[in-house]
Amino acid sequence: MQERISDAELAIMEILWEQAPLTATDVASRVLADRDWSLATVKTLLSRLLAKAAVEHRADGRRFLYSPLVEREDYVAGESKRLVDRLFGGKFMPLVAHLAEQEKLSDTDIAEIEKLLREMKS
Amino acid sequence: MQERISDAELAIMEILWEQAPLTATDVASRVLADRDWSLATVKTLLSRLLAKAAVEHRADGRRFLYSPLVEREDYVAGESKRLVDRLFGGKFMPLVAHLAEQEKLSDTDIAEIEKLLREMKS
DNA sequence: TCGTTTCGATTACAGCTGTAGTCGGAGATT
DNA sequence: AATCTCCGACTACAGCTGTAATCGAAACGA
Repeated sequence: MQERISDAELAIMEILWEQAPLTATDVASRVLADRDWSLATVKTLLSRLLAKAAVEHRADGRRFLYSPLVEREDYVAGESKRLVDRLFGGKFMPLVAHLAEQEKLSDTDIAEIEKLLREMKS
Repeated sequence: MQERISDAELAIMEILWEQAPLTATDVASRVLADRDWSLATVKTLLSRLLAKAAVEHRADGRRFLYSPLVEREDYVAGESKRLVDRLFGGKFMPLVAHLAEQEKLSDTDIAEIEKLLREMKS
């Protein structure tokens, strides 16, 4: 099974999912817009993601171009499943019920979900 | 903000949410039905949960009776929100859409959700 | 070619987590 | 009273995470 991506690493992945390939410096400059990290930190995170085979790099002269190996969709699916398994006995319904209760969904939201469900039925 | 409860600690919490108060030994014997841990491990986890103020204990002779301080509902709400924030930009809809796609919901499931939504609207 | 800059790789280090062993004191047993 | 037992507290230790500094080699500029 795929090793888990930590919170800090996720910030890096989000950059690469948005655009790739990028050099470490490119990634850093984008990340620094949000997070107050040093360049060294970004490089460490990239190395760890490499080690976890969540990204790959290809030499471009003396530097590397990084690209995601794990798809965002797959990651999201994995994490969502993890939550549902851990907290809702793997059942989807209770989660929906729970979330629905928490957020006061607007009528528009509800309508949207209903539409979605209707489409699924066909 | 409440400190996070780790995966292993969650196993302990689930026991206490189901029944409390319990002694450490009681908790251990129940946990050991599922997990192959030593008694020492269970005690460590209980101490950490105490330190995090997720459980409390009350003396009963020379031993302690443990009870949850954090409600399951609150924990679940926090973790769900965390996921939604991290992966879905805080929006509820995309999560539903995503999960709905993953699990092939049966028509009955869909009907149930629709019912739930209808109730919410009123 | 010699210093300077630039990168990736290596090392650092504290806090959290999973997993467990040991110690010291309070009760229980003989 | 001397021992034995049971329990919580403390200690241990490796792996992961957040955050970063430093080192060594390669490339570039003078």
